[in-house]
Amino acid sequence: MTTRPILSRRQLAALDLFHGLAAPALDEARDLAVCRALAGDTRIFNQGDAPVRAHILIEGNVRIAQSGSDGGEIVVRFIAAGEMFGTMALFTDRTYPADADTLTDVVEASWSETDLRRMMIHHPQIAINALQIAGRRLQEAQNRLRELSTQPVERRIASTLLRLARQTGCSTPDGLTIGVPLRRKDIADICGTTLYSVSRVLTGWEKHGFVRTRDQRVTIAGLPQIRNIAANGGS
Amino acid sequence: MTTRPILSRRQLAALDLFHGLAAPALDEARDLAVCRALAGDTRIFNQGDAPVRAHILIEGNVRIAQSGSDGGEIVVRFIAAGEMFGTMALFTDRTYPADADTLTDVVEASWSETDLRRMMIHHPQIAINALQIAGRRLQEAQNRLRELSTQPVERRIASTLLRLARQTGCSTPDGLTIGVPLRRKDIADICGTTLYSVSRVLTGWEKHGFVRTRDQRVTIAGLPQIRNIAANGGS
DNA sequence: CGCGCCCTTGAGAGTAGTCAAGCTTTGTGG
DNA sequence: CCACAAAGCTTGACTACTCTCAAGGGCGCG
Repeated sequence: MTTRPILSRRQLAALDLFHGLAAPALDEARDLAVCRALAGDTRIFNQGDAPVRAHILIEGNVRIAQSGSDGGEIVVRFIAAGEMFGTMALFTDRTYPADADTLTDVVEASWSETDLRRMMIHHPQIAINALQIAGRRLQEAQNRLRELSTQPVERRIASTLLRLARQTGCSTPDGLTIGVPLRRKDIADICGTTLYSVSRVLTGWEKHGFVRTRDQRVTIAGLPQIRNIAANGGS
Repeated sequence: MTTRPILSRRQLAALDLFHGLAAPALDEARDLAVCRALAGDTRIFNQGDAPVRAHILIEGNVRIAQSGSDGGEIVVRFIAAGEMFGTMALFTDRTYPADADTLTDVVEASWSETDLRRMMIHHPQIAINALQIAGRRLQEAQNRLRELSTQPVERRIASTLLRLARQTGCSTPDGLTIGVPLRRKDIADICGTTLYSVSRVLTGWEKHGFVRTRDQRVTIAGLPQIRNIAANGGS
């Protein structure tokens, strides 16, 4: 599991974090990267762990979940191939603020704090790219906050599925399939409800033919209907 | 209202965004800044406006609020002196994602997108500082998400007041006073509830002597009790 | 076959939202 | 200086959404 796939310059250039960089910078990133392959259902890091490294997922899916001092737990984000994770903590806490678990077999690359900081100083574009990513996630978090404050459960579930579909979806004969394996509990933890409510809503939709679940894969068959629910609550 | 207070190098050096910069960089920032004084209760920018500028609040208080396509509205954040705002949008949308209103008379400085980007390229530390700020806000947003998903209203209100006290509070004979004028509706919009629920909870606390409200200024008299409610729900 | 995991379904309870009305404070103009 | 209007706050009654708890079904795996 700790084989070392080699990253190519081209692979790095395709990542948002390294977008727009010249060849020497990419080579530097490649040479400093630690690259690992991990099995599914493995813990990558724990909330509270130090030291923090900057991670990028090359292949597979990862779930980032945060559990509070109370029992409460939320899924912060699902990470798809090409996304960075665990990286913002470098600049704040210096301990990971959440747990990261693999959902599938994955390949990930990571950099030490000092290496990343050095690269950012030498190639400020990296820092600016990171800023863009952080900005997008901040907006996403704020949208989730607004949804959570103002919208009923059914609508939030619809919005969540659409967001996941946009992030990881791929078209199939049956419709748009979300690329991440999702248990009811996962969906509940993303959109701030319980697995019971998710189950009720989803079986309702399934009866109408809007969605289908098979083996933890959710397929959106009635995109317009789901969009309508997300936008108007289905009225 | 568009007098031009001059920023000193020392003032700039005290800001998180420019922390750790050498004198020439600070001078560059000073020379490119547009600095304005504005009256209380004024709109600084509207959600959707372009072009986006990077703002820093020098003096006073600002409320950042986002209203969704539905009627829903949340207060994203209260900005205190020294904090940046409206800046992350430079790297994502290029339109402001929220409204900004002054709550008091304020002085703010701002930079154009091109100027800020140029400064970041020349002085990567600025980008790294921005990254740190973004990281903190992202974590804060995630904490709010968790609270909103898992905690009852009373507890969220307690957490919110504590957060605001930490951010803007100052000690007074009566206790810890929050430095931002807060209407019931503002509190409700921060912690995802209604002004009615806030009113009930706050008058309850006021009867027990935990808090006091006077002229939209909230004072926490019983810090331990409020902390207890935030942590255990008051049990 | 039995165990574990995930999902569904039902019944009941409670938190918090909605609506409506009245009160307090602040500021303004006669 | 008073009166009135506007804005903000409190309170009560009612409603309902969604959580909780409990039980049972399907599926895969040892």
